[in-house]
Amino acid sequence: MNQLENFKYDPAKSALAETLFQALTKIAAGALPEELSMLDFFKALEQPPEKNLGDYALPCFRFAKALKKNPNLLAEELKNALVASHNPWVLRVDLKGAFLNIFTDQKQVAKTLLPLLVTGDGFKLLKNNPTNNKTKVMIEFSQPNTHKEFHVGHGRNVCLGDSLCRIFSYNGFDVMPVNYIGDEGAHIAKCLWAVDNYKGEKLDDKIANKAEWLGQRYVEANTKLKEASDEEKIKYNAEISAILKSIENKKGNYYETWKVTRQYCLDDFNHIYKWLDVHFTHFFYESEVSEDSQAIVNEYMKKGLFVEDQGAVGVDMSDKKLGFFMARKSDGTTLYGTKDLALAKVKFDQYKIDRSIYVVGSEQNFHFKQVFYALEKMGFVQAAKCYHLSYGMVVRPEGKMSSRAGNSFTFLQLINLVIEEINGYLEKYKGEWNQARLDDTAHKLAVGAIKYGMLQADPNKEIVFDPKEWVSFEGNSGPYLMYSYARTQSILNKAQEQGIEVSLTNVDLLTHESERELMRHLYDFNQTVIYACENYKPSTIANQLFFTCKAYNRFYTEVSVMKAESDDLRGARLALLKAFGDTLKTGLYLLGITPPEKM
RNA sequence: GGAUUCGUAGCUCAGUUGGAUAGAGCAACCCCCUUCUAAGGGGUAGGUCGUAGGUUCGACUCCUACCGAAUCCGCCA
Repeated sequence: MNQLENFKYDPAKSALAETLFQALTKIAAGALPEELSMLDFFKALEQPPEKNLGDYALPCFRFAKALKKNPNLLAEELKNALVASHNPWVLRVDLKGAFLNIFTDQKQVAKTLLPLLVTGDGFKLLKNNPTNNKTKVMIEFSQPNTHKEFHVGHGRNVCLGDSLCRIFSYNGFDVMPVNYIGDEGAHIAKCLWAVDNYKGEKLDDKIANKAEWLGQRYVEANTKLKEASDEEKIKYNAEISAILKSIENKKGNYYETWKVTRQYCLDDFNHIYKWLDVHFTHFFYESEVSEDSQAIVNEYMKKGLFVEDQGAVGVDMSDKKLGFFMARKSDGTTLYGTKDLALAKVKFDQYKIDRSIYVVGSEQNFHFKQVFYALEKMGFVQAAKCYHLSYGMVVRPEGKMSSRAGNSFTFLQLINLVIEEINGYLEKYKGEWNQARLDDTAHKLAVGAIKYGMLQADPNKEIVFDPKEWVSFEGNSGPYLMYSYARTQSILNKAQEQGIEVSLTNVDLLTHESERELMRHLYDFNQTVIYACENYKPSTIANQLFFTCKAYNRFYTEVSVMKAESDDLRGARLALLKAFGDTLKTGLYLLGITPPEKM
């Protein structure tokens, strides 16, 4: 989305920008540099560091420079012009050096903003963006490997990808959330190899969690390989290679075992997705694209792009300092990267997508540079529209998480831990609520706690995973936001019981400091979602919601809604309350969170 | 050797694309439930934004170098 389109979603800022631009045009008296436009003012208008300084601030330095004027003098001239303009948004303008501090008219803000939020129309503005409507965005995320444990790091990916889909959709994009299951490859061969060599229990119905059991076999295989002698290693690798070929060629005993064990893992994944309320419009499987990937290697070998090197086949990318991108191993099997090429071709040719987003961990930054460059060399213009949303790993306080170090944490373990903690809090509703409601509330709270924890951090930063902090629900946490929401519903319900209605007729009575503060946060909501979309950062929404909730909870303690000084004010406060509640609910939805009505 | 990311309060992190006196949450200390849910609110204390240069009217933000942490780099995914 370009800046010009954002313009219309911020009426106060664009009105100020327009007036200021006209004023500058007048002051310049024909000597206005061509590159200056209204948009520059729109971009330059910022929020002052302290709220008592004003609602918007304009540093005049760059405009002064463009006009070769003294910044302080220009600021004064702009101030006078703004005051004289009768712009309905302007209440007062202060001058501090070259800074123009603008106080907006609270009545104008309330009258513009609250009807949009209370009716819900404000949440549909971006959805109708005509440019974005025509853009087909495929977001690939989760990509779990079967036959491996699904740990908390995989959970972060799902939360991020799902939130991104919701954010893009809110911004009007035509979104396709897709998954790409790693159901083929060396790790599975290793797992099945370990199953065969496993001396303990057999894989049968007695095992409660088969996916987890398989994950453990995979870990065993790695240990056994690591500890093997050089001679054994050659033997083992040959066995594993044979298993991999059987799976890739889709015949033989291992292929049959693969089919069964694969399904156990898929069932496990779907269970998690369902719990998280995450949905995909399509599932791709590595096993589907292995044939295509072989064909691609053949095709581009003929074309001379892929070359043979030490028995393997790949692309030399030393011109971009990307080394050698291997597409086929010397044993004739393909690799992860090869399949990414084949899958990208399917996405471009069959799904006709305009943008392709890959949500994948930062350890694959190099890999995706290679893949995108390979696609470019293969002649796909869409390569320029591919984006790797890289995110940091989830690590333990003592360092990297690994099964071997005994500090790994599966996603299901985290879920159980959080649920247990929440059940403690919900004790107070035992007897009052039936079990179904208790479970439903616990579920919503647990999803919110986990997703918020995963999303409030900037994607490309590591998350230090400390279980203790994940069950602490005070301060900046998912439950804090959901609690804020429950507080709005409690009051709105009370109002409804008493037959008191939300009223938009007297919103200009909302002049209390805490009301003003809250409204300002609500006003910025859509801009934050635009920013989050443009920068692939759900974390900015999480942060914005947290600060909005802080403003709300302050409002909650400082003024009374139901016992407002007058009926008119009560109706207006109910409107603000509803506007906040709906904004929060919408924001939480964008993070993939559904808050309970009561908690 | 090459690629990428991170370094902000004791701990975990924000910082709206370069603006004014750097903000939260934990933890510590002190207040506030006869008042719409205390999973809440208010306050105190806590900082040379890794270091050193550079660009700029202005740098936590951009550039360079260095220090420290992490991840990846032809037969893993």
